[in-house]
Amino acid sequence: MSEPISGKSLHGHLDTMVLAVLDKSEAHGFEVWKRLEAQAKGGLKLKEGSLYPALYRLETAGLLTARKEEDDSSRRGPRRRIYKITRKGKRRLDQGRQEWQHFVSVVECVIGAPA
Amino acid sequence: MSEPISGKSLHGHLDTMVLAVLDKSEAHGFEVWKRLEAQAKGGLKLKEGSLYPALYRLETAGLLTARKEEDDSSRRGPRRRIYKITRKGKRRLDQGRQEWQHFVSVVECVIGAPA
DNA sequence: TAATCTATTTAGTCTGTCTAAATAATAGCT
DNA sequence: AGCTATTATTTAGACAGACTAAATAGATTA
Repeated sequence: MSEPISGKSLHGHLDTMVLAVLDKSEAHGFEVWKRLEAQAKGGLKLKEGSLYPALYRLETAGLLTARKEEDDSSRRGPRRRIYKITRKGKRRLDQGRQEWQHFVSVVECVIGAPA
Repeated sequence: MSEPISGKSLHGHLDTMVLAVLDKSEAHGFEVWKRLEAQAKGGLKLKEGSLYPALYRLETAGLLTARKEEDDSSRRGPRRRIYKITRKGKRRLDQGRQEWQHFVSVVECVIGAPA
């Protein structure tokens, strides 16, 4: 098996991935992280130091909104921030998916497409 | 049409692309650049400030060797540096191709594979 | 001689991911 | 009460790689 994806190769595609998981339903940061790990079937190793800045970046860009979760005394830890994709975020997701496909086709022109 | 690829999305994949074009035959930097542009069919906009540092990086990593071109007074400009892929570079290219495919499959797990 | 073409080099910036640790708040145990 | 484990977020600082932009080089052509 290959190494999990991380680092430089993710550059610029993480935002689209985050938007994609939040497009299914709203979620707090830690759950976004778990969804990413789960959907990538162990192929992804993402650090908090990458995810939370990405969420912040998307929020300030108006692609996500965030609200504090209402108090739930059946769970531990600090109040979670629930992120929800905006209409602008959905448009950006579409665009990101197109860019992704374009990116893949261009790189494969050069390095040689898989069989 | 999509925008040409540049910037962050290239991160970490440029090295593999450069190795791929040099795997066909040796070439000087400017020709590497032209081959990349040609093979990407206009889908790539690469700057000298990205290519030459990449060549330097690959050379110091032992993936390429470089030699000064012999004098050819039928052309203008300074002596060109001819780059040639090494055995180590070829191995790295294979590895880069595998990493690329893994990367693509992981990202598509998350953002939704194309049809 | 100036302009143009081919080619390379390099100084400095920016962005995004990383490492690493601190902080928050509660549950469950002794 | 105090300790530890769990869940979750935040943040400081390092680092890599692509960027902008311009300087430099040498030969040809006008």
